[in-house]
Amino acid sequence: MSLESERQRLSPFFQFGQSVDCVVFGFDGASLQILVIERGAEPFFGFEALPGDLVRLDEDIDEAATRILHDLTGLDNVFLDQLKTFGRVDRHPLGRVVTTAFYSLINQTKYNPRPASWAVKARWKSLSELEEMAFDHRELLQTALEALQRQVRQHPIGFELLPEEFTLAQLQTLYEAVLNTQFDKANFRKKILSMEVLKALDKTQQAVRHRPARLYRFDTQRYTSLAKQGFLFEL
Amino acid sequence: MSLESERQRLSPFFQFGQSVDCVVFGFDGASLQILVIERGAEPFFGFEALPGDLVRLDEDIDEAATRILHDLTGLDNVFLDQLKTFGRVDRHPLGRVVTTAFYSLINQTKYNPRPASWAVKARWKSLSELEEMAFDHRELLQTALEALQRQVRQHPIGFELLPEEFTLAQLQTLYEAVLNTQFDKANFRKKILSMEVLKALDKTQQAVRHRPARLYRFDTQRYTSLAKQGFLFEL
DNA sequence: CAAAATTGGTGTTGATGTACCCCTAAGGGG
DNA sequence: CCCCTTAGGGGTACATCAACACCAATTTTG
Repeated sequence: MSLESERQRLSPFFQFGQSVDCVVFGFDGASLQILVIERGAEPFFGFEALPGDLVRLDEDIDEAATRILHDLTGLDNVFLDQLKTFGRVDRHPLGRVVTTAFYSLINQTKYNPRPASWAVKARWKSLSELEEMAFDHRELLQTALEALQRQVRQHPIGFELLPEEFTLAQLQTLYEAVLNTQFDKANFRKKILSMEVLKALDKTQQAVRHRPARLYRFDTQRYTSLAKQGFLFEL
Repeated sequence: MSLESERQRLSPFFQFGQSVDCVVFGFDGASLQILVIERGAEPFFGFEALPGDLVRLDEDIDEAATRILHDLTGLDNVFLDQLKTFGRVDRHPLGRVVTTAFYSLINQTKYNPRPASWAVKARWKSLSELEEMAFDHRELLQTALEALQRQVRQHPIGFELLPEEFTLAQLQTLYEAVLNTQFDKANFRKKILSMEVLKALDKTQQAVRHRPARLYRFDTQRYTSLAKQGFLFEL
């Protein structure tokens, strides 16, 4: 069996469409939010959907995810991780489209939603505000949330959602919002500080109506060097 | 824009092939093994590869994974979980094929490899024995191993690899092989027994030249009822 | 200017988990 | 019968973690 005859034999199988959908999480200081667009094309015209697009034949899937996220937000170098692939036969009305979901964490203070050509508008919504969504995007979202909750406990990705300089209270509030639980203030501080991955700054909050808190910054270098020695970020 | 015009516009994108590859783990009592086949078709004729196949246009991806695993092993109802999707442009010589990797844990004592039409033969190999593999299968394998190590600590999936009745020492050896570490015997026993998910049997090992150990069985019912109450299996 | 309100930040203690040591039980081989 | 091997488990010292009480600093209020 030659390569060419195999190509012939298998050609009827090459009729899949491949898309990428991004679940983009943000944090407004109090609750977790998701970036949604309103679809400007059929199918599901006018419905809310996750930002996504078809993958071109000449681009890697990971590249496509980066491109789509860039087209939507204008941001580069953001946290972006593959989540899961959804491949039910009937999940797309236009044909057999398999989608790979990615999730992303971005710093809301740096970002202003910019609608792209295929979207009427992009906006932040908190989980509770979300209603019906296009395709199986509701399911993607649920899966993404569970993945985020798992990941945020074992990798220092929560910092992606905060401004570069933040207080320990803000960090705790973020974790509480993502995981939907409460932490003891004293223990949370002790734990996070004992990891020695935060750099304490000689600055405090401004314009707050109470004692200003010290600001910290995540020390990426320190973390990567610790990680190489087998250190595990946890909780 | 009507549905039909959208279908026209997007049709050039529908030229992807979609495949599924399975990383099947087994345990021979001492070390972790992987099921590999020797390819009987181009490309990569004669190379070792993970069992996999193209997905048909009329089947879900999950269904395809179950089908392919069944065709290979003859087993149904085995643990099977989606891992990750690999979509580099040049990963397949015959065209643009995106593959979704699954991983599976099976009880080696129940299973005898059976070659299927597209495979010359299927056999178990330990990690260290593996040499060059077809496509990007080496990368899939590495990803699967990392996923297994993560999963086995937080979900009671290790039992899938053991006979139904096993001793605590066998269980410990399994965990040590998967995680590539050592556990303290006394503490391991205390921990696993304190979870109360093992049913102690009134049986012991046979034909061993030392004091025979008691046999245990994983209590699925008990675990699911505990899990509903928020119990987390850990380590 | 003092008291109240609010949030930042710390110390203490009891429970839980882990490393390590050692003793006894039960089988087979010489 | 003694010796070897592995099963099974008790007990202690020490590290880690979670609950809770408490003090400190800064702004607002009267």
